[in-house]
Amino acid sequence: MTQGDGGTGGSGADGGADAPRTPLAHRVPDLGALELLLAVARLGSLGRAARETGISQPAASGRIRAMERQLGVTLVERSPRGSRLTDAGTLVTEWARRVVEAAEAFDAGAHALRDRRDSRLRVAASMTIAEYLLPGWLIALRASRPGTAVSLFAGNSAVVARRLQDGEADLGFVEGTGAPAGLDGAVIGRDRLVVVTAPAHPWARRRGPVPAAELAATPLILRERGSGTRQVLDAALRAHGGLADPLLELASTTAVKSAAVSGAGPAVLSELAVGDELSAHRLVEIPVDGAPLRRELRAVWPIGERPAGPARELLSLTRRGG
Amino acid sequence: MTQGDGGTGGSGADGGADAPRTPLAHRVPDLGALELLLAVARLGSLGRAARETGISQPAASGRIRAMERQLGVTLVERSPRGSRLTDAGTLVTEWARRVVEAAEAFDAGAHALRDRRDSRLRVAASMTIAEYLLPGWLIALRASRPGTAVSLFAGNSAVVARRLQDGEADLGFVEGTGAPAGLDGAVIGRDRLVVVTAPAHPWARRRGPVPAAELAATPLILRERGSGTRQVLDAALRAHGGLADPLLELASTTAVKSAAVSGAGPAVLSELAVGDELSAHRLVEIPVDGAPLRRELRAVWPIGERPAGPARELLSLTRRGG
DNA sequence: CCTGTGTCATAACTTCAGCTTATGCCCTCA
DNA sequence: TGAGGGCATAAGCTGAAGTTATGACACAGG
Repeated sequence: MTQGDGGTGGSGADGGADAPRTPLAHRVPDLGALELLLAVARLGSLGRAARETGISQPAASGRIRAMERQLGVTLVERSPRGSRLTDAGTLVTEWARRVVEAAEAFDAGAHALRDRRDSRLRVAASMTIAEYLLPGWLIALRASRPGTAVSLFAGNSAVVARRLQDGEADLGFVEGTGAPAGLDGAVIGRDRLVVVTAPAHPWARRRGPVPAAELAATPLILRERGSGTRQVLDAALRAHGGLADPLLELASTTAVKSAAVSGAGPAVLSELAVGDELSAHRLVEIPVDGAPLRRELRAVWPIGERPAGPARELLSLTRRGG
Repeated sequence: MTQGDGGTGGSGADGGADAPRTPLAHRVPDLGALELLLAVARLGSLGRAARETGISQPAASGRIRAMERQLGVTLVERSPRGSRLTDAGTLVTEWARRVVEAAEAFDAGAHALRDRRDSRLRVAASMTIAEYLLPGWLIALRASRPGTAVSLFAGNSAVVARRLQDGEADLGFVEGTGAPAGLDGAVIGRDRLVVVTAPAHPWARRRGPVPAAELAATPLILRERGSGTRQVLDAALRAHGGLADPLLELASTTAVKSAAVSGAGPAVLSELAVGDELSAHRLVEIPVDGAPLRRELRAVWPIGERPAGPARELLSLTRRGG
């Protein structure tokens, strides 16, 4: 499989097409290098990029060079008047941007997770929302109100409601079919549950949508009973004979996804959870006819305590278009 | 820079205090650590995760511990029978997964960029497709046909066509309104152009959609003349009085995006390019009435040379669901 | 009840990637 | 022609992350 690598001979010592066992981290430049590359792209000069990222010019120069060696591609065209990205560099920079953005989301989330006490804004959110939406909101909040300390607690709807009522959170986010009792709230968006299979599954080759009754009768890969996804699905299929016994019952969204990707059978998941898999065609969406697999995403707060200050600000960020 | 870690820390002011100037790379664990965390989540044991990622058990132990210290959160519950993620750990792991997936896409893309010569499959693609779709396809290809060496060339439609005709590429991908002359092809998906503004822009508060004629009459932030986006937009608005002089004319998708985010005005971009910005509400999509802002994504190849082998495999990966 | 096998943590030592400062060359512009 | 911005090279330092070796703890089985 791995023929000698195509490079112009020379010192390509580190082996050619070495996809298999080297860990990702050895094949991808580290976050600092990617950030530096973005800075070079933006500022048009290694030196300026170095200054912006707080390192010396030779360090930046060396780092970019090391990255070029690692990737085997020239990224930057250096001239005595500055540095411009090559075509390949432009492409690499865009890919790098995605990594850095994911890292920013990670950072925003992790930061909120740490702050716990004495924060100006204490948020409690369902797992799905905390996983997929909240980091983005926090980044937006950081942009519009820098320095707002946010703490995050994640749990199921009941626990979120509890924390709000106990005064341990200022604003909550839950998904589900109805508003929790004892709380005020507003719908901030909608989430669709989608039926997905591996591309090789027979359903992926059907012409028309799967009728709700057939979906109901088919054993599916599902989250455990009690999860939000499961409840919505149950309700939607009640009119069609009710949900069959599950094919697999797994404890996490991720486990469900992996099972589906590896071809175990059809799964039902939030569209938030499967975006990447769909666009990479690791999973295929199966249209369903006759069952409304939607649920509302709601912001919630204790009755009467309309959000103010930072809570109001965050709320307004979540509302448009969600 | 690193103040004593959170906790009881006195002066309430520490909230958000450290967000601003430390580079991202110092606040986010590196890719190796994130990968390790995913392995722990999957395997349920530090030792097994260590083995899988090719390091020693103490190294894994130390790394996870360092990550917990860095984030200020306990991620893993250790026991003499294995390790389980805490609730916070589950959340962090999901965020980490996004970073690692972006890194995998980066790696897949970069690898193809390097291989250049003597690859079994030589792909030429438009920038938009190479940026947003191809890495995912390459990952899928790697999964279904491990070890297929792919090389990637990115350029505009004309250059892609050229390379195919010169026999320097086996399969091409372009976006646009029609199929390029002299090539066979198949539509593999559709791309929608979307009008976006910063959330503060007046259009973001409108009730109804913007009529095509108004869009045509409004100065927009656009890519330079000749770009695929610009061509489609031109064609779609010809019937409505033609495109007004641009507000700004920029050389890269990213530049257009930044200008729009910072409120310079409405921009028109591929929906592929603005997914993140929309979900984070840095941009808002403005519905448009009366202009079909769609374009086809096509796979193309020299007339008569129907793709075979790896090209055929890649093609089939891209087709479902587009 | 002891022993084997898995788990994780600690300790001491080593290595290497990446940083810094100092310096030189190249180009452009006034 | 000299000043200034931009990049590269060289030499030396530092610390993060790795290794091996070992200990403590829990459970299962003879």
